[in-house]
Amino acid sequence: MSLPHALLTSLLERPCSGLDLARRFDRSIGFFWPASHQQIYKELGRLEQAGWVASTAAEGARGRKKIYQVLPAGRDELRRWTGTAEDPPPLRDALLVRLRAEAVLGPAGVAGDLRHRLERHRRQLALYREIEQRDFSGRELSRAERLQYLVLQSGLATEAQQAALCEQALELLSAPEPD
Amino acid sequence: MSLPHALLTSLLERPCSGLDLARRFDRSIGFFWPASHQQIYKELGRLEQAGWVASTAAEGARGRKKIYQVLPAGRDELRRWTGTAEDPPPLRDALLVRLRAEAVLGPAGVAGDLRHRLERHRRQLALYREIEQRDFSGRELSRAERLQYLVLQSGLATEAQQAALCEQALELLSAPEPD
DNA sequence: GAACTCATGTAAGGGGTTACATGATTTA
DNA sequence: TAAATCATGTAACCCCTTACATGAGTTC
Repeated sequence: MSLPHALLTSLLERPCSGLDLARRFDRSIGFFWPASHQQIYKELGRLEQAGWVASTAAEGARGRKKIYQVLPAGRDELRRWTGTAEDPPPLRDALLVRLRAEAVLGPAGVAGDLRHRLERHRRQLALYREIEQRDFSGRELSRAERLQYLVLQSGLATEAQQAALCEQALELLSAPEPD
Repeated sequence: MSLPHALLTSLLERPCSGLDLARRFDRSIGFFWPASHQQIYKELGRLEQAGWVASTAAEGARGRKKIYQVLPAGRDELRRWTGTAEDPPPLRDALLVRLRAEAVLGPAGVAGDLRHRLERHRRQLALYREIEQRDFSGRELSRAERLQYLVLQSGLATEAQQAALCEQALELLSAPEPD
C-alpha cells in the first residue's frame, strides 16, 4: 500500500499530470515501485478525495489535462508514513522455484530462463550505470542527492547479485558431476 | 502464477497433506515463494482437477487428512514450465520509497524503518546460515544438492545486501553535511 | 465434557495486470 | 479528413491477505 506515498514523493519533486507521472515512474521511482497509468489515475483520484493533492486544469495544454500538486495535508501524511516501519516485502521469484524443480526433476531446461534473466539483469545494470554517470558522478552531492544515490546503489547491487546468481547457476549446470 | 509449480516441486520431494505442505513452505520453498494454507488448499484442488496430482485418504490419521502425490502428467507439466523463461519479478520495496521521501522532505524519521529492517535481515541471515551449516557443509554434494545450495546462497546474498543497504543509509543519515 | 490441536476449507476485500473505451489535439 | 498521439479513464480478472467456519481427534 505504498503507491499513494510514492506518488506524493514524486509530485513533491515536481507537480505534473497523471500521464507525466506515469512516464516519470517508468524511469525513476517506478524502478522500485512500478505502477501503470491506470493505477496512477485511480490513486490520484483517491489522493484528491483525501485532500492530500489538488488538481488544476492545465492552461495552454490539450484536452482535459490536469496538473496535480501536493497540499500541506499530503506533505504531513507523507512525513507520518515515512516515520513508520514495515517488514521487508516477501521475496517471490519463479527462477528460484525453477532451480528447485530442476534439482528434483533432473535436467529440465532451466538454463533457458537463466540466460534470459542474465541478459535482463545486465541490461538493467547498464541502465543504472548510465544514470549513475549522468546524475551522481564528478561533483559534491547534497544530502538529498546522496540519499537518492543510495537508492540507485541498492538497485545496482540487486541487479549485480541476480546476474551473479545466473552466472553461477549456468556454470554449475555445465560442470561435470564430481567423482 | 508459480504457486502450482512450487507445490508440484515440493510434492515431488515428498508426498504429503495440505497442512504438511503449508508447514514445509514456512521453512523451505516458502522462503522464495510464500503461501498461506488457504492458498495451498485452493491450489491443491485445482491441481487435482487438472489431473496433475492425486489424493488418497490418509490411514491411521485423524479427521479428513488427505495425502497428495504428483501424477506423471504433473511431472510433465513441471518439466515443461521449468523450461520456459520469464522476466525478473518487478522490484517493489517501500523502504526505497521512504528513502526518496526522506530525500525530498528532509529529516522524516526513516531511520526507524532502517533499524527495523536491519534487525529482520540479520535474523534471516542467521537462519540461512544455520541451514547452510546443517544441510550443506562438510561433505561432497550431489548435483541436486548443489542446486538447492545455490538457491540458499541467493537468499544469503539478498539478505546480506539488504542489511548492507540499511547500514549505509543509517551511516549517511548520522553523518554531518559536507563543507 | 471442556479446551486444545489437527485438518480442511469459505468469504470478503485489496492491489495489480490486461484489455478496452473515449475525447481532444496535432500531423500527414 | 484520416491517422497518430495525448490524456484520462472503466471493467474484468487474478493472486494474495485476513478473518472466519467446521469437524474430528486428543488431552485435561
